Amino acid sequence: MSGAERVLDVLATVATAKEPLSAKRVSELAGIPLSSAYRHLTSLKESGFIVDLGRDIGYGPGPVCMRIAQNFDRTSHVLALALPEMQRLSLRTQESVGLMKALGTDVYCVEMIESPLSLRCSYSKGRSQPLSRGASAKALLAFLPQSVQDEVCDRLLGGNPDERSALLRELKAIRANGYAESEGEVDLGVWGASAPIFSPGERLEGSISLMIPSTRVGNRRDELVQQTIEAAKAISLRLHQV
Amino acid sequence: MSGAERVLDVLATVATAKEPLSAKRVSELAGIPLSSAYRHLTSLKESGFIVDLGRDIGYGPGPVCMRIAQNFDRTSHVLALALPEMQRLSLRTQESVGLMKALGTDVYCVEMIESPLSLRCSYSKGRSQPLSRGASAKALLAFLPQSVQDEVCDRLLGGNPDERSALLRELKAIRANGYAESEGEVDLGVWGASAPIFSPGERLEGSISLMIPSTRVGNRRDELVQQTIEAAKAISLRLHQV
DNA sequence: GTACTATTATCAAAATTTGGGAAAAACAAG
DNA sequence: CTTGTTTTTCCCAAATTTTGATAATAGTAC
Repeated sequence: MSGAERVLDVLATVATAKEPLSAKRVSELAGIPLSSAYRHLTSLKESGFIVDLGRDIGYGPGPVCMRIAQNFDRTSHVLALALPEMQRLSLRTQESVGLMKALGTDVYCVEMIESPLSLRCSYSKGRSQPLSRGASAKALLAFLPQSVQDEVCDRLLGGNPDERSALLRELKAIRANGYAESEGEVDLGVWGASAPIFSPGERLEGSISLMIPSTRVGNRRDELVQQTIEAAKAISLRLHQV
Repeated sequence: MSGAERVLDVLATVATAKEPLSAKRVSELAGIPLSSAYRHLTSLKESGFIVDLGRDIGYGPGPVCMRIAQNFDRTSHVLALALPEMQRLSLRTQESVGLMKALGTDVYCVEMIESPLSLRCSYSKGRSQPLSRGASAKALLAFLPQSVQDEVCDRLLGGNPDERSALLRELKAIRANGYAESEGEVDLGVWGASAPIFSPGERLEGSISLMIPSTRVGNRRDELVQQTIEAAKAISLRLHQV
């Protein structure tokens, strides 16, 4: 629809590739003529987004990408503060704990401490899920601006009005309770609890999620929820103290 | 010279900002009209590079940026393997140890373990230096393709033929010895030793650098160099085992 | 409602991208 | 040094896009 931002395509291609890419390979992957590929690669090189690693090697992420990565670690500033609490929660519960972050209409798993006990789960470090299903998603969505909630309803629920109002009601409850809970919404037989993390200024930074096979929850439910909330609150507190 | 790739400017602006930026602020920072800023932001949003955090908040890094960051952590895959060895080296020597990476014509400090003892040094995590001066730079440059070496000579040495041949001779020695050593080239009164790290296929991944005030080197020199080389070799070995 | 800010739409001139193919440069091997 | 191969730059006119001032619209707070 919009004017083909092909430079961005090329950038994404090179900067997310597992290894340096030759100009020829870029032109194939991005589906553009070789001469155009060269032109774009030159642009990206000049603005520092990518780097020419030399003949027979190819192009790779450049200094600007490093700055972006480094900046993304504002998340990892949160991560640094979150890790000890995640460890503690995982130790107390003997279960898997994740640090989640909302990005657009997705939830991203920034970090994950895997329980020694088995768990078949769609989340792992770096993986993402739609923002509409599961405790982790809803714990975030509930505190996101209306506009995002609307977008999620439209894009992921297909705008179904019943589902929409049900979700909004649920989100309201989550705001009131301060946590979200789900069972089998993302993975069959997996129970989850998640609580939001806020930085100063009430900005939502992410959420802490506990993920457990439903069979292992039993009468620990209240305790697990409580401990998850405590962990999230402790992280928020640390964020406020810095 | 080239057609102004302003989308890239906008991307760099948003993706490296410490906090979400409003469209207005982007137009100011990038020095472009507001209407153009909106157009570019929309493009970037549609390709997933940035995300609209909602009214009154602004635009921030998006999913693609996260992928880029995550991918850059192929470096941090190296980092994960390097950290223990860095710790060990820092402990043995009681000095500061850095993990360096070459990017274009610069050396970047990916990670830095600071010695408890004082050291005034231009390197710290995330900072960069030109690829032409200092042990860290030369330990990398020596194993980089000719084209990069040429570029460094032209860009940073101004093409002076004497300096050029001196540098090339020095690089040859470094290749032969397997390490680089310098004194006062980057910071006055700071001595450094650096050895390259290779991944399978002899690809240069980075280097390990030891940085010490010259006054603290004394007769430890040989030992320090040896230990630095050992650390770098140990990391390369780990990389080959994975 | 009004006042205000944020965002999208419009549109014709101006600038830039596009891509196929030629030419040149870089490099390896004989 | 010469040849063969690959990589990279150059060229240029047609086609497409970008540009940005301004106007219209949407959303919010009072």
